[in-house]
Amino acid sequence: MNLESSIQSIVKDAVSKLYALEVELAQIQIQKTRKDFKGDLTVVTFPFVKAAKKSPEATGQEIGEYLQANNGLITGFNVIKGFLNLNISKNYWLQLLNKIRSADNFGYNMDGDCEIMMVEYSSPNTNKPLHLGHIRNNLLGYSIAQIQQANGWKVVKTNIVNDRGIHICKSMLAWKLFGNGETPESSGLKGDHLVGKYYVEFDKAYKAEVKALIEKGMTEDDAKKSAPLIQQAQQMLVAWENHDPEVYALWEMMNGWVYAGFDETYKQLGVDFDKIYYESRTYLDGKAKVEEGLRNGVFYKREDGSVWADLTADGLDEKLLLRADGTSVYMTQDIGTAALRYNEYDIKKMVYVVGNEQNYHFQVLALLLDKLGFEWGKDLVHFSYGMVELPEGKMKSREGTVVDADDLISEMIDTACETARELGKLDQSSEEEIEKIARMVGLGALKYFILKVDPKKNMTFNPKESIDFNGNTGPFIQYTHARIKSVLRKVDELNIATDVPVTENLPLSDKESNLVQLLSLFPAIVREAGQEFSPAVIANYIYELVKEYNQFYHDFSILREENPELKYFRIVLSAAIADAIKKGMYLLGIDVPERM
RNA sequence: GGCCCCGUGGCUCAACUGUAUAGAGCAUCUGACUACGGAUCAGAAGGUUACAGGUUAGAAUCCUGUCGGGGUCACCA
Repeated sequence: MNLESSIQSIVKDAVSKLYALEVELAQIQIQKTRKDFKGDLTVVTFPFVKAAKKSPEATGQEIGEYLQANNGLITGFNVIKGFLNLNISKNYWLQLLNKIRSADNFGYNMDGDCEIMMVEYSSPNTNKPLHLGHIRNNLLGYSIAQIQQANGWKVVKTNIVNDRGIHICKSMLAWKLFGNGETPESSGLKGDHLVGKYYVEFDKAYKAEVKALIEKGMTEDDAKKSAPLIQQAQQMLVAWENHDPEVYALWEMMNGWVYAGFDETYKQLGVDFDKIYYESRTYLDGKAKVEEGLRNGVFYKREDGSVWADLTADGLDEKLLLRADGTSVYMTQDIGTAALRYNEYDIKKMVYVVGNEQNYHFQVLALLLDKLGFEWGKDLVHFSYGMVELPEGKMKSREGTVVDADDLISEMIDTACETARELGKLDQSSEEEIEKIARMVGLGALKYFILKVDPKKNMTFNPKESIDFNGNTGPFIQYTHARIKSVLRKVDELNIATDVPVTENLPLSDKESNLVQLLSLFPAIVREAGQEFSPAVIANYIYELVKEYNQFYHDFSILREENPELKYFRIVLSAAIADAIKKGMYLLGIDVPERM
């Protein structure tokens, strides 16, 4: 039983004996005492004042006296308004630190039954390079996989690549028409950027055609449909579906360039996948599954031959699943991919990391999968995250306001490198080491910046101001870790044994016991982050821990402390905190350096 | 228009399973290295939590309405 629940039950006894009031344990609020008040834990006494028929202060006083008499760990208390602040014995915190140290993998809750959770994230189209929006997706997806793993799930990270469709044909067509055989090798351009370039070329040429047609008197709608380029692209899609050898070869070659480009970006970003699905191979399964649903009467066919799902009974609309010509739509493909995954893995929980503009889509998908008999369909998690906006609004590829992923990553690393040199931090390090650290710090800044924000919310990203390295940032946390490691290296040189428990009856300051208390919350935070699907919960916790530690570090000496046992306690505390920082950042997909 | 989400100091974010003086960081101003790492620490200034009602002992948080912003309502993915 932990301290909080034992206090809860004593409070229950107290109000029962003192005021003949029976309350549920869960209703008794115990919280960490707020910063500006004296104490470790706080009991909220307002719910009891009515029964007590006394002022909140008097009630708090009475309950406080009862608690102190009945729990040896409570060494004192004070009452402010209706808040009963309890002081907990310093020895309790010392013992707790020993427990934390000896805990097996402290912070991670690996006692689950290890069932499979599949996390789908990234899911790019193969017609243009990744941008800032994908970065948020990738970081969230990777981090949530790490977090769920730390909560006892066996996580399978997966990616569904949108490698077919009209958008790919546009790039292909433009390359064929204007490319002059340009390749990544011949131009030195990264594959995905090269293909993206032709996607833009297509758009330009297409718009020019449309404009010309409108000037000849055509309506805009007609012009858009009858422009030669779009018609050619559509023909190309049909040819692709019929496996026309020439088109297929072109498609394979250009997709190959894009994959190589994406792999590079993923590697830079430090994310990976256990299993990659390609839409070009799953869309046919979707059709099969829909036809099965049609036979079972789950879906129905209209006169023109198109297949629909009627969700009006569930408060939604009717949804198209197969076009009249038998070709599939987005939803069909998601059903197909689901079917394939369901056959390949014993999935207990399916998580889709997809932007919140698709909330409706996933609401529908959950219903459809359920109707089709997928056990996890109804409970699928749409990990819906907000958009990344620029100060001037949404990113728009047409207006060239898209922040490219590769550019951003390398800028971050460059900035980290410059900053390190300016500060003269790494004068003794080799070039290779500097590069390695700059990468960690630059990426750490980017990742933390994005992950510290509640994923559900839209966020603003200002590329000009770039990302700070001071304050509530990744580097701030990394710095603290490096600093502790530096102290620990000295400890090592001094040959201080660090494998024995800390002793009791030390004159701990409130700052120190508070740090132990904060540290002890780590496992609960990891659990909460898993339940809430929120890396931000971990990011904010680590920040708080680090901030507290830095204050301690500033105000107290570690190695110069004269009392050897207290000195040892501080070493152990620092090491435990460095460990928690590292583990927490690991869950965010952020590396922490030994020095920086 | 229907449905969904959001509105917190100049800026970026916390707190949103109700509870103390609404917390941080950036930017601004002022301090702290003969110290274990100054990418740090301390302090100042800056908010009637969009607005108006309601529920409550207690509301940024819950309810209703208004205003403002975003998303979605495709035989695009």
